[in-house]
Amino acid sequence: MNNYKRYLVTSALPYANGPVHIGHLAGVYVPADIYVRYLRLRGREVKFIGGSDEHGVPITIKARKEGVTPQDIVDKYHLIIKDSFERFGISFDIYSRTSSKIHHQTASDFFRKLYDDGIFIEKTTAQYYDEEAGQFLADRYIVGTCPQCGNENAYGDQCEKCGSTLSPTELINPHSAISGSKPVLRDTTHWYLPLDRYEPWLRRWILEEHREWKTNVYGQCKSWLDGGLQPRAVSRDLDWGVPVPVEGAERKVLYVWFDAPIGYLSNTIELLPDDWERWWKDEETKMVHFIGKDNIVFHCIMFPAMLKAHGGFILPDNVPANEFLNLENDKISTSRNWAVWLHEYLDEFPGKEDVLRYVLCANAPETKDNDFTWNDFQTRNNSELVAVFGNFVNRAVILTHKYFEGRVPPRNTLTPYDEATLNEIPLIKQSLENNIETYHFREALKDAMNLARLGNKYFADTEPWRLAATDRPRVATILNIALQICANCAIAFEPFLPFTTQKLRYILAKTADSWDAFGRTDILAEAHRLNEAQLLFDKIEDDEIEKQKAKLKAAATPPAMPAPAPQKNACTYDDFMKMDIRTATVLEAERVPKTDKLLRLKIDTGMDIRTVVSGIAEHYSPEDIVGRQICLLANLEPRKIKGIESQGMILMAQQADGIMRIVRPDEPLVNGATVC
RNA sequence: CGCGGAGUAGAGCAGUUGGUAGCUCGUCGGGCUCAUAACCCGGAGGUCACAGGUUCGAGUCCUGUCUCCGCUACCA
Repeated sequence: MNNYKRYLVTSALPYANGPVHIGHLAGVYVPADIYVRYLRLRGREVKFIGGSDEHGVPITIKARKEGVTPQDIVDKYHLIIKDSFERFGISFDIYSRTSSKIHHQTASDFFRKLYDDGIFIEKTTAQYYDEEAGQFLADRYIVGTCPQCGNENAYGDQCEKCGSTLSPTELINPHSAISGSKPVLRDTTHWYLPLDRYEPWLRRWILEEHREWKTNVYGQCKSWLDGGLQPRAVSRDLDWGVPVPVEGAERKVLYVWFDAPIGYLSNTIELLPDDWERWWKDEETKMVHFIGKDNIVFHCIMFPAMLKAHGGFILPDNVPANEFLNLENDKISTSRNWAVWLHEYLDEFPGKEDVLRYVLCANAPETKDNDFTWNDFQTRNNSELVAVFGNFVNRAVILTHKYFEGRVPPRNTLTPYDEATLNEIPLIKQSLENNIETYHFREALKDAMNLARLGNKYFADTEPWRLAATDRPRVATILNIALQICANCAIAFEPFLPFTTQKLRYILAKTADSWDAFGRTDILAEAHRLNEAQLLFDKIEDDEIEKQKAKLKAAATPPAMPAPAPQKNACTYDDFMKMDIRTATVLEAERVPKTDKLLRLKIDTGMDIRTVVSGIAEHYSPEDIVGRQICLLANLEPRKIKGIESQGMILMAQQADGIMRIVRPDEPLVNGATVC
């Protein structure tokens, strides 16, 4: 198929500030593991590299919140993650961590090489510094008032209300999201990777030489390249991470996105201290990065540019990024605890590793976001694994024990139908291979299932149980063929369901076959003795599923209420007295067409009846609000909103999470009473 | 706002270069009884998000619109 001699497969380094959940698995680890298990079975030389990503700002914040050190946080989660991967059968050749000595050394050397070669641009800029917390603030951790729309909760990089892109210095009244204090500007120096310099090369490499990449990956890269690349800072002011190996760069570390992908390299070095270069420098090595859609740009643009700048390294041949998996129709969220955690699943469903592997592969978000539901999990287990695969094997083995004392019966004359059935096997193999090599794991798994379906159909059509009394030789032939299909299943399913195929091999009383045996119809020798039948899968009952659903709901925490907006700058009594605030009553209300948030209200102010357009449709429906008394800022300059003149503004109270309620007098008053 | 991805039977998904819309599950009917009420066959069910356009012919190509997701805290 190609000239590659060996495969270096990496999977995204999970961020060590929480355990691994089904979204990570479906997006990255299950497909990567299927791929490497397949390659190993085919006898290819392959290394599967994983590890925890343990640096970055969020870990320091979590540590601060919990009153522990960042090291405590990453130690805790690294162990949980590593252990759960192992129990789940993710077959890493190494699972290390970016806080390791080797990684610090490797990342440091990598940076230093680029530094010494004069690749970086050095820039000094003024950035906000939180004196209370004693650290510089990432854009995202600065909150203030948006200069465009007046939203008081805009972030330093963007206002989520009006969508405008900001820089922290544009914010009015900025404050730190960490300590709440007012940050000060300080000069700081950073190193930038001039991505723009690699743009022509990246264009050719991706857009021309890798047209086969998945559409989501290719499209995203194209859009970045068409938009023009900018130099990107590769260092941060922080004291958690790999120190910048330059004199005078105290309290500066490598940016996590510079640091993390080098983890693939350091972990390879840790695994193969004397032999790693073959895997990273030889053109005959095929490197594949399994990731989720959120880090396409880092793996397709930034890391390749880093490798190119460094020189001497191979580049990824493919980056099969998956989309996201939702859970019960809602996006998976660590902070809201809306997730199925791997370590908990393993505890609660012992012996069912493969069921989860199956479901996550069969429903993997390969082309678009997909949904995991517990009902679907149950159905796939009961109607596919149990009913199709497990049942077929069970039928074949039980019949063999019943009619032939558990020995593989001889194969006699084949009918055309027998031949046709046997001829299907190599076709299935071919399709499965094509699908795996092109990263279509969902289809590949379907191919494997078709093998079991083929077996069930063969039984239904040949009905050996009817011939038992009359035609023993024919029954022998049928069962021989059925058992050969079972033996083929043991190979075909190996990359997907390794625990199950091990069990199946035990039942068939045989050792593992290589991929080459797949397709053969004489894997089990005549008179070979089988072990007792044993179910490959058990049904999952409704109450177990209900338990999980209830657990999810109970564990989900509502999003934490953000801190109230900080106090605004002082104003004078006169400022306040300029405002004419009155009680008034809503007479009519209707939605403004083609808007989401606007209501058009007719209001009795006691002085007149006027029209006000108010952005409260997400909180109040027209029926809710008609007849209610409200407070109105009456002397606000009239303004046209969506072509309607709005004469005043209704007073609302808004929580930090966005919920709004009407402000009104404790007891109803006449319309037109003044608020003072 | 911008850019990328996605929208196809009740559910979950395929549809390669335009050429009779498919698969799994569910559902309905039939068959079988070796098997974990499992298996096999058949039927019903789709305006391919919406509106235009190109073409002999459009799920597929073009234009516009809508919705969801990502790029953008947590995060694959």
